[in-house]
Amino acid sequence: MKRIADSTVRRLSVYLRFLEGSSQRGLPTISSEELAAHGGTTSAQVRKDLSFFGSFGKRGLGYSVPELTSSLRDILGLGRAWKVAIVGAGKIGIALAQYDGFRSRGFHVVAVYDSDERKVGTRWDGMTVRHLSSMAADMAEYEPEIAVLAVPAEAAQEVAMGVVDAGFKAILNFAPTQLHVPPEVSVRSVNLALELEGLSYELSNRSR
Amino acid sequence: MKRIADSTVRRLSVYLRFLEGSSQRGLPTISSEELAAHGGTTSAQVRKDLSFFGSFGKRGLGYSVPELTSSLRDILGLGRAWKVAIVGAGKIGIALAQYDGFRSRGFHVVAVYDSDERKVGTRWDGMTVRHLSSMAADMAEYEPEIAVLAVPAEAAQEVAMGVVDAGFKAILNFAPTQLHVPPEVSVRSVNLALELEGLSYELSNRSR
DNA sequence: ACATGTGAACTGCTTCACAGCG
DNA sequence: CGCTGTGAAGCAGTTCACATGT
Repeated sequence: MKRIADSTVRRLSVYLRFLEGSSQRGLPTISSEELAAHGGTTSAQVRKDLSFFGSFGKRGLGYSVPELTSSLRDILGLGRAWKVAIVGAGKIGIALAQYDGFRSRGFHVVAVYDSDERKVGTRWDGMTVRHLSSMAADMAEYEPEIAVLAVPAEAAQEVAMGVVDAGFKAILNFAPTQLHVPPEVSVRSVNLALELEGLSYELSNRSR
Repeated sequence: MKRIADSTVRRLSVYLRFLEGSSQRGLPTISSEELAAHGGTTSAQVRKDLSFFGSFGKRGLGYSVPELTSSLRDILGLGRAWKVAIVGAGKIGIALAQYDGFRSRGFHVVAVYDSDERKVGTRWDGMTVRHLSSMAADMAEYEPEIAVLAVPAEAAQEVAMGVVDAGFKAILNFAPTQLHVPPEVSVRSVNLALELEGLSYELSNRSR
């Protein structure tokens, strides 16, 4: 299969989210134009994005909402639930462990880890924080696939290597560091300070 | 000034973060090659990124760490502190309000808002949650510049409009929705579910 | 008549490669 | 001689425009 641009995959997620909302409103079909208006893009872009994966629409009509919803879920690999382990039981880690937006979209938090003995054993949302050293042994039991890293920047690279060694093939990194991992491991980073700095740049250069 | 690509601004943030770390290790200069290795890019990219803003290096030598650090801070508008208001005192909002990574990089949380009366008045980290309706009146007192939206998806667009009306010119949006705001308002979005779906897509298509 | 699907044109970011300067 | 700074080339993602199917 041809390599799909990151930007395309992101937009597919946006389309899907909107479709899941509009199907509740009972509309039978939707045009690329409508999808574009809500996703902040153009109709040509919508059609091109979808065309990488097949022909989902009917000419003159648009796309069947239930069919396209289902196709997008398939494309994005959301036809199944994914098991997530949170690594780092600090403020951000705990907030993520309790965040409903994960579970409701099929991402189930199955374990929370920390290396701080004082945090190990504390309970959050029915889950007990476990020590990082038990992660490798836990893999067989929980079979998590995605590791969410919410650890300090200084520890992030080392923790990432441990997570890769344990067998995770995907990492969502919240530490403000560039992670270096083997190519077979997928990484997405959410860097809050970096986003704020982007806004700072734009505010400072409003004049253009 | 010429329009600078988003990707360039992001990389500048990454370079800056690394420089702030390496200056503590006392290295006097750094080459584009070293900067690239840590930032996950190429030396040509580093030089091109910097060239949009001037000539900061010395041929044959590299870049002076303190000088480049200072220049990058200037470019990104970090020569001053920014005042941030958190809107939404749910789990994510509270975690963000307490997050040290903001303050330590010059982003000061000066107020937390919510529309839920039960949350109004509660205290976190020395700050009292205020009712959303008092935001416009508070602007004169606090003069916040950046609004961080941590509200449910259904409320996000409406809250965003209120924030724009109050006079904010920059929004960091954590709600999983595409916000529609006037062009003079800068928006960055952090969509956690979308990032996880990106990983889901990659895990499902590892074969390529 | 209408909206999709798609090759072709275009735009803009990235990479190359080398002249220029310390 | 080494490393920057930068036009030029290359490439990837977006937009255009129209043939095609309903």
